[in-house]
Amino acid sequence: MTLPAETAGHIARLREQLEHHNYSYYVLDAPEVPDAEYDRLFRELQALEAQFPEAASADSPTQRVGGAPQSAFASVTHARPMLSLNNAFTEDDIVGFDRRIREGLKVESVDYAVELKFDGLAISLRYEGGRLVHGATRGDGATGEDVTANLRTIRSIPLVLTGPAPTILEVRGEVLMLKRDFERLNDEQRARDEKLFANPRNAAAGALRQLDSRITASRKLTFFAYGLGQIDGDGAVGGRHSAQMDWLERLRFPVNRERRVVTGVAGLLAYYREIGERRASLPFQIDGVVYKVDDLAAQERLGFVSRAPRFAVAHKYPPEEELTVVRDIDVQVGRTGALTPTARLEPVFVGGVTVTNATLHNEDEVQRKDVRIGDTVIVRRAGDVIPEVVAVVIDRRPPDAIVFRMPARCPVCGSAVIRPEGEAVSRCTGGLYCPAQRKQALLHFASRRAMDIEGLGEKLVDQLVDGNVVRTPADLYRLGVSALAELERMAEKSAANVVAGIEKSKDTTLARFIYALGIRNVGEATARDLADHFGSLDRLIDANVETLQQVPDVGPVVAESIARFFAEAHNREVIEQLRAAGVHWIEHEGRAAAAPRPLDGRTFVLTGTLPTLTRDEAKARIEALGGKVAGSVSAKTHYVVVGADPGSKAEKAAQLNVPMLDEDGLLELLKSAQASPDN
DNA sequence: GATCCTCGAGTTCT
DNA sequence: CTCGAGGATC
Repeated sequence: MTLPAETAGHIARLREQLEHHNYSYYVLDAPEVPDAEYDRLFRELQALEAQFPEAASADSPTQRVGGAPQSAFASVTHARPMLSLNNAFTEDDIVGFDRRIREGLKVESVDYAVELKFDGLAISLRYEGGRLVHGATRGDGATGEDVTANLRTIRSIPLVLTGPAPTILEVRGEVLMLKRDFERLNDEQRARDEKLFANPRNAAAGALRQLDSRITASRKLTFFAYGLGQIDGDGAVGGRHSAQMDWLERLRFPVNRERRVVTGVAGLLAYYREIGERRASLPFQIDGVVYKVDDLAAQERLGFVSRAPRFAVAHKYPPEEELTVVRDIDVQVGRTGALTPTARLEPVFVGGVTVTNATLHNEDEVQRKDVRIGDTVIVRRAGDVIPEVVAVVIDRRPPDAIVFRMPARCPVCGSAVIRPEGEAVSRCTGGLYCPAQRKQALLHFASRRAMDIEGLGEKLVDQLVDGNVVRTPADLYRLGVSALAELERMAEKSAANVVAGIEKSKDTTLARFIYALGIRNVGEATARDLADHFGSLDRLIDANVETLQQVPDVGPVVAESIARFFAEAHNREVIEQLRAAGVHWIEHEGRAAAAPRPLDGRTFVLTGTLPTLTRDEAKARIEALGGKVAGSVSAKTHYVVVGADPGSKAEKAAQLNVPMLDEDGLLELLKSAQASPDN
């Protein structure tokens, strides 16, 4: 069947519409039509192209789903070499960079185009007559691999340029995978029991190097343009790098919006700091920022040193991920006897600190990640603070790498280790006989949210327990200045401070005291519920499993833990000794019909750092009015209080449409709640 | 019985 | 912060 002119026009319109929607969705991030409408247009075009094969075109949006596999990548010589940038790590490096530029140009002050340095793969796109003819990886800078088929699957890359365009145009930029797409990919890989990717960069590299472009199409990649290669013909904007980027944006290339023009060293460093603070919350990984002299004529005058331009530099952030070697896997014993395998690492600088330890959580986790002693591993300290072993670099595994086994006996006290059916944690059965558990129990008792004993830290507890000076919390209240002063690194003065701290802790609350006891499954929140419900310690001690379950959030398991704790004669004895030593609190009649408070039933979640209130202060103020402060955002959360550097909770809140407050908003809410108690 | 939500517990470094 | 598991809810 021949192609009627009318149908040809229809096909062209469909292609235009689909590319327009791709642009709105993938470049502007502002979809104009529902996905279903896009799908409908797409299928209509597909059907027409199938019916009229002569209308097929490599530029058609239908080709973005990938095609038949290739057997190898051809190599491509870049019309202009793809350069690398010099790296800078310190402010001094940047001061020196700016000084050399000013001296080279003989000017007082320089305007710089500043932008993000994406952690992805550099590529070059070549357009001839406004059509994408090929795209290649950077390779060695002179020659790269032709990955055109794969690049076509990236929706934000224009296949055809609209409007006037130069006859030859090379666009340089970065292909990367968004963090959320990376996570989804790994979830899928996990579900299919396939190998996980270590990070978005590896995943993007893997996707781009697929010989089967249909696989590339199924992994979502993103592209940002940041420079130009060869340009012949009209249309290009000269003068300034920033103007070129604006021009690329008008040509409908995705250009990252965090770019800016700043003046002088102060501008560069301010940008570095600003982006550094927002780095974790960006939707993609970056490993630094890039500074380029904005004036193109000035760039030309500065020229190149060996393979890198003199007019630009990459200012790097401390790496979020690094490679290091597992020296050993130790087992730590926690307060509840939980045995936690910990990787002892070759010290490595990640995320601004030197990391030497990383938890491996439990036996299953070690197995899942297959971490062995001697392995080279990827360590991350992203978003949050706590180092994490992301994955093992299998290629670097020495033949004598040692597989980790959970010990059968506690490494501290030698008691048997058990791992109950269906549970992830192995535990030492030594109980308080185990010095490690005793130490942790004492530290918990003294901790800020429990009895809040100032001056009683880990070092001191170690000495007290190892020297057999203290066995139970009650022993703490028998300590004198002289006994403490005999210990190492403990002079009269600090000994007196510790005794004062212990003395001060005697005045406490029932909830704190219950929490301090360290009953299994009873944390801060449950301790408070128990204190509210029973009102006195004796009523709690006398409660049986049925009575206990009347308390909110106490079910059979928690009730059993509590009952078992108080059934132990030893525990009751320590409690008596503590009371005899003068530990006291105010008791009440229990279940006191508390007056309704303005924030009853309202749930808050805090994230980030507030300007003036500490987390605890904010929490206390909310709770004072009857509100609850939860740890994670859900549909039942009423308000999320957002400070500086918020975590993932702010994103979640936006997703779930939970109202967000800043500190001022919170204070205002508290104030008006106080004023009108019935809301 | 499944699913959602919350709580508990463990964790690093300065 | 994250995971695992207990409790509540449908």
